[in-house]
Amino acid sequence: MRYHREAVVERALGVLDVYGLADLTMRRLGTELGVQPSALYHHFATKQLLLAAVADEILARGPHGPRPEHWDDRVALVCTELRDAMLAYRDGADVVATSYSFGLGAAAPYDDLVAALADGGLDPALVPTAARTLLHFVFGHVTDEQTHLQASSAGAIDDDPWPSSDFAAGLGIVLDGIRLANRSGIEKHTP
Amino acid sequence: MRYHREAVVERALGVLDVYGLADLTMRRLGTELGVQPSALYHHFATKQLLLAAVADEILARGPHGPRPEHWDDRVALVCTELRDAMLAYRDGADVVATSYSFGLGAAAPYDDLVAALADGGLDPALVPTAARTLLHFVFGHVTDEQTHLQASSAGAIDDDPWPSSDFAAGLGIVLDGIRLANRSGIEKHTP
DNA sequence: ACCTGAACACCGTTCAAGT
DNA sequence: ACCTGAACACCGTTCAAGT
Repeated sequence: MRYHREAVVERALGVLDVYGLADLTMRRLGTELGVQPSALYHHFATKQLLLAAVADEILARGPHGPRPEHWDDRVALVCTELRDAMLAYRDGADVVATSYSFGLGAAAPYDDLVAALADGGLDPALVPTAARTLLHFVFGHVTDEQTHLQASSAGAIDDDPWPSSDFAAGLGIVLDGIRLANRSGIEKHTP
Repeated sequence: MRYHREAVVERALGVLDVYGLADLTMRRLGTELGVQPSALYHHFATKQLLLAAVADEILARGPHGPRPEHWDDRVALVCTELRDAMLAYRDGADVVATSYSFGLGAAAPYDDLVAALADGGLDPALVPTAARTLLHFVFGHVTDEQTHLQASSAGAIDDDPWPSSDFAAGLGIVLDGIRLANRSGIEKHTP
């Protein structure tokens, strides 16, 4: 059988969702495709680059609603859609956050946040910091959330999951902080 | 040679700092101690529990200054000391954040933050959310920071590191959001 | 262009047996 | 209590060779 990159990524997503990141190995993926593991290196130079493509696909398959008018609503939507996209696949947050940190993929949410924040009139020097702060919160929260979800579904003695409003509350805190920085900035420019 | 848990953790910290998390294997650690890999399982049931002990030791060796009086200064100090502790060892953030997410170790910073926030009079229902939001920010930021640091020191084509003020700015945003939630809460209770 | 076959240099974990 | 020796069931990656 002959495959293209897309077909390999598609299968990788299936393996990820059913068996988890720890069992998404080049050897298992090869077996799943009926191909030697070495054949995968024709499509991806390293496993990390495969995972970056998987991360990008997870984001592409996530929800993409119409962007609200106000910058803070837009920021909230980008963060919520990012969370939903990652929650849709087992270990999705782990895959996306790692790819982002290594600079190999998952760059779209950062760009979206920067655009929204810049439109909001935030001090340009603060825009990258605010975008990263939001991203770090979302990645940290969903990784944690997904770990707890699996731990409790695996029957571990772990406690009950957080209320679904917890993400919204945390995001609200960060957004309030950014709105405050925004107001100070505007006041400085228009005293 | 005979060892105790502490001696194994001590050596693991050395291997971590010199070779990184990817090369901190049970086999390499065994070799480093002049012992069969299987001998390590007398001290730790799994590698993850070893890493949890390593995470706890990284935190124990971090700075522990006197706690400021005001709750927001105290929160800021806990977060800054957590960052410094993790930055002191290669891949420190990765080790600590993972142990925390798995619930196997690194629980002290969360407890410290909860205590500081409760003393600040924050709505009790918001305290756990605020503590996790802070923790997610710190873990996300330092993991990212440490990855970039290594990528650029490894001679990758990666851009220059962020200004050291970036952490403080992001922490300031989150703290402002919490202060705002605090004020609304107090106003609700004392109208 | 895409894949095979075989190899290299590794993993975490278990378990009977030793001292 | 702490460790050995040997095994089990795996890894990512390379590379000459095939079609």
